[in-house]
Amino acid sequence: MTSKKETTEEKILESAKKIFYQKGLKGARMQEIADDAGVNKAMLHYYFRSKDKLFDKVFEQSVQSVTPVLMNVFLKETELDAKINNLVEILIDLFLKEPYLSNFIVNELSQNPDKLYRNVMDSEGGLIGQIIPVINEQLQVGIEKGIVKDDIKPAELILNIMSLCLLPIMAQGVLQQTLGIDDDRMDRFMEKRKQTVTKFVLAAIQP
Amino acid sequence: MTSKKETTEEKILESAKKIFYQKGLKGARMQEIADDAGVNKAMLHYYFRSKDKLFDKVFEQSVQSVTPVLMNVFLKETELDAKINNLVEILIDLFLKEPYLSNFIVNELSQNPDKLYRNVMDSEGGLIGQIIPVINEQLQVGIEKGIVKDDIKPAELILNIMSLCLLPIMAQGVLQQTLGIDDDRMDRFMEKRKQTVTKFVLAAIQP
DNA sequence: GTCTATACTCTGATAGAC
DNA sequence: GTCTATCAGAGTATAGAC
Repeated sequence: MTSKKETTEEKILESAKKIFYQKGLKGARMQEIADDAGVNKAMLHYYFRSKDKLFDKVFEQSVQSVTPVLMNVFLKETELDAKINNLVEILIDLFLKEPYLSNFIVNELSQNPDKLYRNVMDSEGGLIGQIIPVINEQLQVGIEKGIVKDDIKPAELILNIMSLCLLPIMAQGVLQQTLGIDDDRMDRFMEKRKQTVTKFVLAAIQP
Repeated sequence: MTSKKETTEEKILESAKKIFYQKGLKGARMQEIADDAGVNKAMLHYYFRSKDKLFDKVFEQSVQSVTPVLMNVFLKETELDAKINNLVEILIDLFLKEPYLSNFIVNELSQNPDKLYRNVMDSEGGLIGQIIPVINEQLQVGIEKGIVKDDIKPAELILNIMSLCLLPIMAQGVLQQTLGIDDDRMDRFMEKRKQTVTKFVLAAIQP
């Protein structure tokens, strides 16, 4: 019901997202995006003016689609271990559903640091600024209860969790080749990984 | 003594490496590489025929510079905890010294899986093929001694260590912006991270 | 081996009819 | 809003003199 009612603008944006994710700003071709969207190349310029502007739009949308979901996990009132499990599952699901998104964010942001500022930091005091205190408090409680090591830093914990979840997705291609497994087994591997990563992290922070 | 005796070919290769690392295959410009090397643009084609061939050469060298160092760590006869510490230090040093190398490997390999095969897997039975059994054996010994959990899989352990070491380097730009720290503090952060990651991993695999 | 000049291709962008 | 045709610029590649 929804698929046919898409406007041209939406179709372009969707295809642009797809192509930019795969090939980056420089690698993507306007013609390819147009073909994928089934519209004329001139339409891209009609709606978005230039390649750069189209790219910016895609980028902005990507960041905005991820931020609230993550924010939600962090700010939800759950115990630390449930929260970690939750975060791991969301991260893997979120970025696995949109392959290249993590690559895209990491790569394009490295080259245009200013874009990060506009999109991530600006949202009411910053994503990180809001999250760190919350995690900090939970860790503190955990330490007092004696279920968390006393030298665990919240920023590092989050960084470690993100690393464990995202790098395997970013390097999925390499990984599959290296281990010699197909898409199906990869999916199952990632599904299982939600548990192994959670266990790994929980074991690591236990005193 | 070494810097002036460089041949033109070497200078080009060095500059190409630098520019390709930063901008990728599509983003890099032959003119920029030539300028950086201080030679004429035509020289690039004289020595390497085409942009693609030059890129291939850079890529091949990169992989070959990393492989033996890692192999060495894995195959050296040390205890498991020392080996993990060793691996973490080498990974961080190696990839921190050459920013963009990890990005470069992960990105370009995702798009050209065939290149991986030629460069990484081919080296006498494959990097991974040789490493897994060695780690497996060490884990087995650790399990029997009761100092390692019995559900730790070697491939996952390596993947986790690599994730913890590489993602922060790949996302260094984003990370610095997000945490609001300068290059100096970042260096110290990474230096400290060698210990925290080692501790994190060792704690995670402990029963 | 190195340089200059140039050919050729690709692609982002626009003008203008409908 | 959409399409065709076309331009302008950038960038890779090569020919040919030295």
